[in-house]
Amino acid sequence: MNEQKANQDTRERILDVAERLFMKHGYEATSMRLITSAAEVNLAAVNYHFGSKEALLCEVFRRRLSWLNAERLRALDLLEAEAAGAPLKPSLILEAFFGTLLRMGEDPDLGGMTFLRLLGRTLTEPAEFIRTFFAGEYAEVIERYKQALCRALPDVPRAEIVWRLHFMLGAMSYAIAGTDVIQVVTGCEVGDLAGEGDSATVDDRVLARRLAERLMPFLLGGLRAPLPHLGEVPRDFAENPTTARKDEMALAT
Amino acid sequence: MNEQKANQDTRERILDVAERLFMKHGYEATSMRLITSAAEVNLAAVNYHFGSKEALLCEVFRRRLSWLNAERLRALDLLEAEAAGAPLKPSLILEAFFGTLLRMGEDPDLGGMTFLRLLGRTLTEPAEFIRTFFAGEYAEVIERYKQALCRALPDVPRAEIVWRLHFMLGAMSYAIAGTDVIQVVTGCEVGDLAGEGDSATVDDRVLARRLAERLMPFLLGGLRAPLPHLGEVPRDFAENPTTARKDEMALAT
DNA sequence: GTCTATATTCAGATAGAC
DNA sequence: GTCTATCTGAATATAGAC
Repeated sequence: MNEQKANQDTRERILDVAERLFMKHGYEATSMRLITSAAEVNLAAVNYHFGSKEALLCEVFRRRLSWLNAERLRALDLLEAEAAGAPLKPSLILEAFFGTLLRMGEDPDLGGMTFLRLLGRTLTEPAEFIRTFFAGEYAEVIERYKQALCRALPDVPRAEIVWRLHFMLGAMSYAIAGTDVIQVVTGCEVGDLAGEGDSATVDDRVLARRLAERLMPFLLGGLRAPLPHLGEVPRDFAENPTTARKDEMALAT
Repeated sequence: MNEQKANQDTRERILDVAERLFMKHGYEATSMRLITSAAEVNLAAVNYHFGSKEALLCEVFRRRLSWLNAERLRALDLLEAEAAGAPLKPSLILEAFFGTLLRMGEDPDLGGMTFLRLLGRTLTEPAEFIRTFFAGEYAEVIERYKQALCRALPDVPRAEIVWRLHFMLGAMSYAIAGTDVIQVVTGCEVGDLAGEGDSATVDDRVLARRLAERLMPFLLGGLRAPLPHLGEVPRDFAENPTTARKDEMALAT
């Protein structure tokens, strides 16, 4: 093992360990000492290789997201080439965007469910540097997919597309983020959700596939739901906030 | 102002400030010093009134969630009484569960959007004490609503109901959590999303209503989407792990 | 109940030997 | 590149005066 190789090993080992610990404890609650001791490297190694804790987190994501978003663009390019100018089916767009992500969960070399859970949890972190970082990483791919969805659903206003893309990202992120522990809200373990008898035996790859099977129809159903009826905000709203308007919730059943 | 009153003021002021700062920076990144100085109380006041930082966070939530979940149970009781034994329409169940929450966003006395954003962000926090706390606070209401949804959708397996409830919670949490800053992923401000010309003028109450109008149709569309076709996990998927059970989801729409 | 002062621990980062 | 030792600051929590 030459020095170059040992260096690479150290860097990668830090990234792997940081990915897992940031997922498990969250960014703020994960100390450099915890990371370096778990990775069996010196405390100073993180600052040497990455410069700071913030930069380490960004590198953990960059390693995975550059692949993911390139793959998403490639998938969309392929669909559009096949369609030869026609609008794409929404289901194919969602498959390209969300399916590509969910398949990462099946491949440990791409981070597996550990990375997916980390991503789901970190997307809602309030820290400025994290939001800035994600904005840059996602800008191109989101813009391309928004355009594709607008073309696929010409009767749906662009603002509505953006809202629904947002809802879909949330459904996915939250579902992924909660797949490693007993669910705080639903009170079910993932083993129960996956229909397996023994939750301890649920493999991440099986889980990723089950999640994808369940999630994709849900997202498509939400994306294609009837448009909301948007009421004006009542003029007397401020004086009487609880007044319900008759059109407020005209939901199709 | 007697001592009792001043005491109450201090307690409430700490809770209000903590709610806002936990929302803005996250639990770990919000120090006691930041809270106490913003609330203009002494550093020791939090420990005197609440015992610890963890207990403070729990109290911030208990104050709101006890009202919310009682109201959710009341709304469901009312619907079931009106239905006189018949299954409820899914749209009414969602309105009772999510609508009740979203109306909190319109009422500053109930925490307004600040509390909703805090809730959305905190639901994905990995800290053990937070998950344990939420599990206790939500257990009863979730169980009741799961039962109501199972009765309302008798052809949908219970496991599928649980997954979809989970997806709906995620869509809502994530959408709410992201309503105060430029969206990292969609690249849109809430002003754009709300359809207002000037994002600075978007009032929280208007935003809460807009969000509800957009979210409810999406959730209902997802909930009522065709059931997924669940493939067997290929036999050679791994050596062995967890073979799919054929009775798990044998269901047509 | 409130305040000052402090105990105790731990954080991220770095200097400099090897 | 790696390691030891340490700097500097900040965190939660508490003791004890008032």
